[in-house]
Amino acid sequence: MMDVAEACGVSQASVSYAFNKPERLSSEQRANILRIAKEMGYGGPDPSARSLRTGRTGAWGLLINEQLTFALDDPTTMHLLRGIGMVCDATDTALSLLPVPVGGNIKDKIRLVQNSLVDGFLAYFMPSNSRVLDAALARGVPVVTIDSPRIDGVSFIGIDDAAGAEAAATHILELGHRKIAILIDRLMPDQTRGFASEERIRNSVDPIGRDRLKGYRKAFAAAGIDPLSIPVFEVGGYNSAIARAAASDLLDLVEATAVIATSDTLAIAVKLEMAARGYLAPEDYSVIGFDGIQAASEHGLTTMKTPLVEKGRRAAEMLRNAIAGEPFEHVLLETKLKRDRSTGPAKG
Amino acid sequence: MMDVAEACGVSQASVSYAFNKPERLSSEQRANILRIAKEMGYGGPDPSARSLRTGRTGAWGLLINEQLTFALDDPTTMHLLRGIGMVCDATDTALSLLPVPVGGNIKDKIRLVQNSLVDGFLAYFMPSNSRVLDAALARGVPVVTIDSPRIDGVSFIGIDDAAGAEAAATHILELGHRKIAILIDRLMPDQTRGFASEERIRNSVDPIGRDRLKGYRKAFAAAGIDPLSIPVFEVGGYNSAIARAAASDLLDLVEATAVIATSDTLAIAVKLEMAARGYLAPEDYSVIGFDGIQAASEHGLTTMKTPLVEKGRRAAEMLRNAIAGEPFEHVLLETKLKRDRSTGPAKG
DNA sequence: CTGAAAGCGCTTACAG
DNA sequence: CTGAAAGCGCTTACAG
Repeated sequence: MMDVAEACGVSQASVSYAFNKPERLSSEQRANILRIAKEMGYGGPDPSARSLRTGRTGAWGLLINEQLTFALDDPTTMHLLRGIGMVCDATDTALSLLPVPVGGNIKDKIRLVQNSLVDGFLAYFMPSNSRVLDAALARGVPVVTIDSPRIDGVSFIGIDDAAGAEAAATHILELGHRKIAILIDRLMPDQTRGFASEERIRNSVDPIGRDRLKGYRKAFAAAGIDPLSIPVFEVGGYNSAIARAAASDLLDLVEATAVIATSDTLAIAVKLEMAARGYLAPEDYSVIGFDGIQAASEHGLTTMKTPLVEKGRRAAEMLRNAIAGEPFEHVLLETKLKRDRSTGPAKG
Repeated sequence: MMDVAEACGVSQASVSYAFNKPERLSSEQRANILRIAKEMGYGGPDPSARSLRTGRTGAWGLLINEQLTFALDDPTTMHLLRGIGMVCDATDTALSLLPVPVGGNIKDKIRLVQNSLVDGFLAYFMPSNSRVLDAALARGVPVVTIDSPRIDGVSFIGIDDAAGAEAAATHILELGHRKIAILIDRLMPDQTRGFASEERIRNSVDPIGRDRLKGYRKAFAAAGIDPLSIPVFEVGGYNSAIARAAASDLLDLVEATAVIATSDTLAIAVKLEMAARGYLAPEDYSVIGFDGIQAASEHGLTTMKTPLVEKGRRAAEMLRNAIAGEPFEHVLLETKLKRDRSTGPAKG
């Protein structure tokens, strides 16, 4: 910028004005500066210097607790991203994807967060004890956590999971089912598959799964059923391949007329595995999911529908507001039972 | 940082070393500095200042010629993103999504590009005369264009569209079809739907569509058919809703035994529209797509498969190499005919 | 092992 | 309408 100023015979401030404050320069002066700048191959003010000076980057960071490759394959994440994208589109904000999977080298992930040039963070579904999230909070910029964790003084948006889960289980119970199994995605990041002990459930770092389980159990208790008598089977992951394998194991081990799954992906895996064994819902068994992804309706799945896109949109708006100086807020969105062809009355 | 240094009674440089060059400080000194910094609520070096100093941001920018909301709904874009994501995962790089749709306020989009804090750009499917892309090139950082445009001295990766299209049309011709229609997504950004004039085709700003059309026509000519006798119907957009409407119009206006589509999304729309009218492929008609998205195989669609994920991965690697100082390169990936249940011999 | 100092490239009150 | 100057918060050769 200094060089351009010299070549034009003006002050460096004038060059800055030419690019940023057109109205502060005579139009000939401005045109002249821009022309010479172009000739010299000067591409405009350096963004790093500008953001150092102004304290603004014009970008938001999205912390994702997964490898990007997997996250972009996950339907719920994609719905969320679309909601966030709406606000980015409308405000000309860049969205910086920051993959910070638990499995990776934590030092590198923390550094990624510390060095990322953003005005604030959206933290999607981070574990409650995340050092990466701590690093983001330490940055002193606004943070909005999505789904988890809930932190005092930090904006949060999530789903009323317990209420939704209770309604889901109640639906199954009202259909007369008593031989029920619960399929849950992941209690801890160690990829364990199998029946979950009470200790493991208690120590889970996934508040969503915990809340949903709590909701199911509340419904069981209300129906006079000992919650501990209903088996809880942990999948150990989120994607459909793992889900399918877990569904297979579960069906080998448990005889149930209904499966309650903590996500649509798991429920669809159960449907596919059942179909492979020659059983059809709702005649032979029932299965209910959670989330309301697009694939759910394609599979005719009964599910607790959550406002996924809306959640992303509101989260981005909350971040924008927080950056503008508004106080933090906690928002809980409602779920809605969507009955379809995968649940029906228990036989007998 | 200065404040922390004072509180510790050390130089500001030492604070910097404590965070960045652990080996340059005695471990007690370092621990002490980090402890006091934490107490003071200092979250580590400011990223803007650091990037101004080092000239590095640790992020790549992805220019997308669409609203984010739509782009994240487009299968080919998602495949590409997954490929790029692989490299980001492996290198702990942030990926900054920069939506720069043609429809928006161009000044704001240019500003978004000028201000984005990235070490280089991936430019996905930008029109040949894009001022937004010019702004990215003017930044003086490495740029890799994907699919279009091809610019001398700028890294480029794309598909051999003409060859792929020629093979696609040849497949249809070899099956004996002569009453053929071509369905093409968008020649110009004005969302026009209808038969495309030769003038419109010549002036198209979409080099991909042009190349594919050229390939089809080469195959026609080789078979002794006047290319201009084959109608070209323009959809005016990319998503499945618009595609479906266009397919309906086309089928109202043209009698054809085969439809050649420039994308799988369009081909699937034709299949659905045909099914709604009671016609089934390959018995009643044939349709061939292009790209090889996941939905294509789910619909049993014959298509020219392109390495979508691979393209993203290589593009990101090329950008990384360019940032590391390696010279630019032009890469053309091959396509492969994937025969499925949507094409068969012409009747009669 | 630690410090003093230069300089990265801007923006913006302030003065004229 | 234009300029001189401060300062945003760092990193890194250089010196000791």
